[in-house]
Amino acid sequence: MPSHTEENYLKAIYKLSEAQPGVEVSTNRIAEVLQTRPASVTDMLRRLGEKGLLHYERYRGVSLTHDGRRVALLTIRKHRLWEVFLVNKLGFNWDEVHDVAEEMEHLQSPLLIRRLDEFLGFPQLDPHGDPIPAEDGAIVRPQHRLVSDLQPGEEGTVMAVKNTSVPFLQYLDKAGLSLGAKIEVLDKVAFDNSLEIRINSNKVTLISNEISCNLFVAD
Amino acid sequence: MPSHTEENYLKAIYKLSEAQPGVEVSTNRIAEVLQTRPASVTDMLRRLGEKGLLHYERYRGVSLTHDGRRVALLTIRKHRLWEVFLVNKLGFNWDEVHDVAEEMEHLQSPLLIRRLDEFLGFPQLDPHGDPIPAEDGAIVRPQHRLVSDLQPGEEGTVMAVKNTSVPFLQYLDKAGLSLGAKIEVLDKVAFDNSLEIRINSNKVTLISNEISCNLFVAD
DNA sequence: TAATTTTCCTCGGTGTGACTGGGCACTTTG
DNA sequence: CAAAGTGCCCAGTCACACCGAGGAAAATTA
Repeated sequence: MPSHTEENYLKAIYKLSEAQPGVEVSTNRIAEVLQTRPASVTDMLRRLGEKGLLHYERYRGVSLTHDGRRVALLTIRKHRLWEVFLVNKLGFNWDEVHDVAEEMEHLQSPLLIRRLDEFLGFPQLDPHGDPIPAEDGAIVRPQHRLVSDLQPGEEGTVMAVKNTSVPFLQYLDKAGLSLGAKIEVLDKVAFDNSLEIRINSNKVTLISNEISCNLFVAD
Repeated sequence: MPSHTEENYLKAIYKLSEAQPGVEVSTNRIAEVLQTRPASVTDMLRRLGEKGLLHYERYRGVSLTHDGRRVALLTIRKHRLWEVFLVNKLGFNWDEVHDVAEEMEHLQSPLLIRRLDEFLGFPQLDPHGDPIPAEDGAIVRPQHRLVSDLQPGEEGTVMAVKNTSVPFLQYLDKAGLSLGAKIEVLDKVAFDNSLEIRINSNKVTLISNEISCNLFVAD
């Protein structure tokens, strides 16, 4: 049974390796996302390596073993199911759930998670549009594009967010850019890559590159 | 923010002091119910005393401060609300919930608990018939009697259980003695205090003193 | 009240989990 | 190949929880 911290490390490593497939996950990157020191990371990597949860060879970056990947995906599964619960059942907003789910994802009862999944109607996506891994770790990789990759004339429907920070989500709410919103790219400012978009065939707004790099759409 | 272990100690102390009001809670009793050694208890009592959660004077037993009582009651509140959730929403049996709730009671978000309470319809009792403390720590002391205190000729409705162990609850299920069952005491065996009872005006059974000491009824 | 028993405090110490600064080894890059 | 950057290792810290042993205090009994 992995500790909370171990689950967090494995989750972070999984997410980093997904973010840039092929590129090995570095100690410094892990330290950065987990807000800790490289020395602490080395320490934990050694332990996780000994437990057979990842392949750790010094100076060689790191990759999850089958078991490590399972733990990471199970943790993500728990996190996202609890997020669905918080939003759909308890009436939380999508910008309020992250921290609470961060705590709930460490509950260990498998039966609890199975029953929760059933209670929620076996949801496929969490409130931010991210796919929920199955019990066996299977996860569907969504076919999304970043809004920042759209060219003028293209359009799409908002399907997911890359960033789940409170300010970003609140901005989206205010701008009318929640999941399901339709976006048409009207123009792109070459200087800073900001985009002029029409939302839901209605309001026209300018969004920064910072925003469009964190928003996914599909056709 | 109290640690899991601190919450468990405070809860145990609260329950012990409720079980025998007036009698001071002893180090040995605490060690017993928490399955640990007196030396460990002394250690923790000192720490909890320093934090202002209980009055600790050596050799003098122990009593909770206002703050300590609040933490204990809040922990019990969380435990019981999650038990209701598990039974009413996720379809757990009343004998399956204790361990899971033991883990969930340590979740710290106050907002979560408030929303959960609302979602459950502000329940007053948990699945074992125990009252759920309010957010401010108010708790209604139920007007129950132990079945073991009934005399032949008396009757009552099963309202709560004192023991929540799996074997006990499963026995009750099998015997038809779930909450709400009607009990008439027909006879009492003087030798071992076992009782002959009629359940729901129907089946007649013999129950041991061990059982009747853990079952509450009301008129 | 004295003797005995019980309780439980104190002390010193253990183990685990997680984190860290500093020095040095290794890799990468120019 | 040298410099720069990265990451490892060591030794140590800190917090938390636990525990055995021995003796002090309190309770009980004689």
